[in-house]
Amino acid sequence: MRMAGARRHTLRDIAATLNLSVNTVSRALSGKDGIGEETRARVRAEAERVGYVPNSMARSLVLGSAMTFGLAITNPSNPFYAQLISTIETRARSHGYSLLLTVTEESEEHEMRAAESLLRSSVSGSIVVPVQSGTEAWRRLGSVGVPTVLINRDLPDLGYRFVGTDNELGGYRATSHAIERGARSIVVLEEDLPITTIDHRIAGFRRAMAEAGLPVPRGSIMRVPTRRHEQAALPWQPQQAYQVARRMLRRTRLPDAVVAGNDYFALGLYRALEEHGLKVPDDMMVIGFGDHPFSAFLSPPLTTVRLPAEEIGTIAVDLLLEEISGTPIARPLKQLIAPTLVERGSTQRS
Amino acid sequence: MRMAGARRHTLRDIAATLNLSVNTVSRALSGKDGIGEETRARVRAEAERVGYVPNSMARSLVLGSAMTFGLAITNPSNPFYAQLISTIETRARSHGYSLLLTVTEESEEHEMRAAESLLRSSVSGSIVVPVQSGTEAWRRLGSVGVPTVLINRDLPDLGYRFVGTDNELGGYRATSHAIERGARSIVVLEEDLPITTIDHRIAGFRRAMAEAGLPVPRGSIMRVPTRRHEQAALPWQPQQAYQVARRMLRRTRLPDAVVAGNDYFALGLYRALEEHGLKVPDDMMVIGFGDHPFSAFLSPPLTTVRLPAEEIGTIAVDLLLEEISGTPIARPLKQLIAPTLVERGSTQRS
DNA sequence: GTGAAAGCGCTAACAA
DNA sequence: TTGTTAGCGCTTTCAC
Repeated sequence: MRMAGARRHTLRDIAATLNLSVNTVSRALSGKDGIGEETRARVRAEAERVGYVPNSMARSLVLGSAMTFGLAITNPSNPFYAQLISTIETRARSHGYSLLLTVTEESEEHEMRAAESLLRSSVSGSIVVPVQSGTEAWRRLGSVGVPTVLINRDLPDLGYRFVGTDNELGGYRATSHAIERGARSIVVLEEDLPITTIDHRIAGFRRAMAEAGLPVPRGSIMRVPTRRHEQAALPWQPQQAYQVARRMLRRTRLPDAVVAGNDYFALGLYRALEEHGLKVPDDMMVIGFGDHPFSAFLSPPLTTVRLPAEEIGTIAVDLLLEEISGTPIARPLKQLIAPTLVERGSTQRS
Repeated sequence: MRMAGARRHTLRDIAATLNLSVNTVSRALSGKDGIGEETRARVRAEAERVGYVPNSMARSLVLGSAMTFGLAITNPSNPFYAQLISTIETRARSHGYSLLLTVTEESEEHEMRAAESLLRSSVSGSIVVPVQSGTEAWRRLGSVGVPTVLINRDLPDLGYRFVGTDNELGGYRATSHAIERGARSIVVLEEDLPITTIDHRIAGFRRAMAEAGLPVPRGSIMRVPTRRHEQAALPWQPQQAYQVARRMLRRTRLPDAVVAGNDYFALGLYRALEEHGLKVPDDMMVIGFGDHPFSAFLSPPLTTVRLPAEEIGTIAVDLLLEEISGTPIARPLKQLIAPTLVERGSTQRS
């Protein structure tokens, strides 16, 4: 590699060989008018010939914006975020924007650095999954005029635009579904992390139980110790959920259904149940969250709440685009997308 | 949002308020010597006070390099690539480099645009998973002196550095393992895509069979129709593999073992076998590829070939760093990392 | 329709 | 130790 640096051609090079001014070449290539058709053709031909590629740095410097969106994600190995990355990159690119990705690993320290990095890079806008409740990192971005939309987890204090899943509704639907299928006693298995998504799901669970007149005794909410900080490059691990589930199975009265915070937890639960000789769904129903690609193929197939990753990513990019173009935005400041329940075998009693 | 643009402070602002030259401020902040300790302190304090953030665009423009690595990935939703992204971003950042992510969606057209985008952005180096065998897109990058390392799939014609999995060895180990466990007749289930990784795995399979003196009759290699082009934002789907597996199960003589090209295919196979009333591993052994996070928790747990994502990502970044710093690189041009077989229940006959 | 000049914010010579 | 000058490659006035 390092091919003896065949230096990149610049506008000046083209101008020189064509005996034109840099300015003319610039305007010819950028499609502006006020230029002779013939000149334009000559410039284009020469640019093509030497393989001219504009220098974004220079362009950004003078324009003040880099035609780049920043994306701050906690963990790309979480399938939900992976799909978000994919959607956002594709949509951003289709509008001419590149994507600068920063991984925050659920650490507020990384988050600070990420925000600073995006600031340095003069991103035209940024899409952020905040780590937790800390607002400091992202406040700066907004205060220097970088349009910023939060996704998945809101930071209400900032007053930024937000697009996320209606987790309360998700929790409600999952729980109601279990109740409809005959569950009276339900346990929730959630990661032990102080973030709004989880709180909302639990709130939805409580609402469904209350509406059905069912009690929510102590121990109904079980927490799976988080390992995100140690294993930020990995998705959730079923292992911890498995262990928590085993603890649950030592109880004298077992629940009829378990609503898991994500499909990996459901997977850990499946094993614990199997080892315990319990059948899903006849002995216990299981509902997951996320509709991960494996879930439809588990045995039994997992009923789960599908999260609107694509929709969230698309809206986030569109919001940025609208804000940048100055279009008045009709959408609400906070936008919650309803997740859909995917009914499968794990709640289908025969 | 768009907080009435509190303009970012520049070196000049600081210089003005402190009655210094821009240059002095620059050197004070960048830690160069030849500057009075007191001056430096004053500059730092002022920078801190106004929340100075350097402008990367300007810096890159004069330096000629953006302290950014480009990463071209086919599909972030593939767990292997997701982990690669995570590893690469983290390691790059720890050395001060940002990550510009481009998603190529297994499309050569996207790939061309991605390459051009990285070129425009003056990335300091790039890490690329090539889509297929087309070399054109990435040749440019090298020819203008951007260090480029290919990962996962090589393009031998380019002569670039390459770090990937030793898929031949992976295929060999998976197959040998099945043979050791008593399999005589083995089928391989691979995606129908003309890429080297797949070819190599199949080659390893053949070698293992040959060494054991086992025949490889027609129909031993079954192809799962690819859907990557339609569903580039999704990981592999078990569905297609399931259908191919069902076709296989209509044969009069069934294989003793199936080696799947990835764990999702194995999952599709699990269902087909279950529906057919066949038990894993007693009726048929199954081996996957990738060691996806769900695989250890399937029933039975899936024996699979673990891919060295972290190692590949780390090495790729290190190669770039070494190349940029001009360090002579001791490593071979092409580096294959051995994958490890993770033995689990799906090949453990009782 | 085209060119000359200025400047985006920064760093790297070279002077003072 | 500090300031001056020049320039990275591009776009945007404003003359011609």
